[in-house]
Amino acid sequence: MMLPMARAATTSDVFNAIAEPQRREILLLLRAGERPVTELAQELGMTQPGASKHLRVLREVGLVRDRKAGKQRLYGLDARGLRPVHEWTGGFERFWNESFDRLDAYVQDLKQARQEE
Amino acid sequence: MMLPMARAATTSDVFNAIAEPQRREILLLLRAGERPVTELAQELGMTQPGASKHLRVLREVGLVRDRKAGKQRLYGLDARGLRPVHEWTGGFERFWNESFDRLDAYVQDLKQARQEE
DNA sequence: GCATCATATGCCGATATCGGAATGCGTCAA
DNA sequence: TTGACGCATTCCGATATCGGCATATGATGC
Repeated sequence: MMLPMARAATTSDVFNAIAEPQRREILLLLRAGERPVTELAQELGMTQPGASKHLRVLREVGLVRDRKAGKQRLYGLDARGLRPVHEWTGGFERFWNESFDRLDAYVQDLKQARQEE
Repeated sequence: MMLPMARAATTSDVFNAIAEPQRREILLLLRAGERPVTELAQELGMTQPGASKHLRVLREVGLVRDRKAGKQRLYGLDARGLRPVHEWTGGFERFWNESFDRLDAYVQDLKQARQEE
């Protein structure tokens, strides 16, 4: 028997990990340097467990690393995992430049179709 | 009363739309030019309804556009929506270059800490 | 030890997601 | 008109996801 499958686990894929807006916010903040969990939660207006859970996902895909500092745990950025995403989207760069005329023609078609309604 | 919210709808966000591996495959294929649904489904080894559903998501975030061609419906790439993703990840470029020494230092710390156990 | 602060984890409910299968709808050709 | 083709939509079941809340774990200091 074949059981149905759902979406791939977020923890296995960087694309999925950064699909969450709050996780993207965390990564942006961490560009300024390491931060403890509570500080992140406070600055982003989320609860401490919420921040911890997002950080766990980010850690599992390797986008952040953590370091014990006394009573606290400092999270820091490891942006290397973002490079494949950058390169993947970069593979489309010539398409979002090259195709302006084709797109313009398409937009004209839309306008015309709308007037004919 | 406050009802809980789940993940943001995939149709509202390009990041979410490209979180799906099969949707990324579709986009890659469309770089070679417009294709009808059945051809996409066949080349990617998925069912026709499966392809249609993924194409619908991609259309709703604006990454593909469709055009009627007789009995068929041709899907074409509109890569402009990928540009924000490229730029967002690009904002981390200096971190996946610059931080090699910091990462080295971090690895050294780990080794040292391990020896002190 | 005990209290306290910082963080992680577990459980829950609501919803989103994905694949499969069946079916609906539109278009073309005979 | 009827059939065949191409594609979209719908329903379904299993699972993933996210937020909130309570609670466990862990480290520090007294």
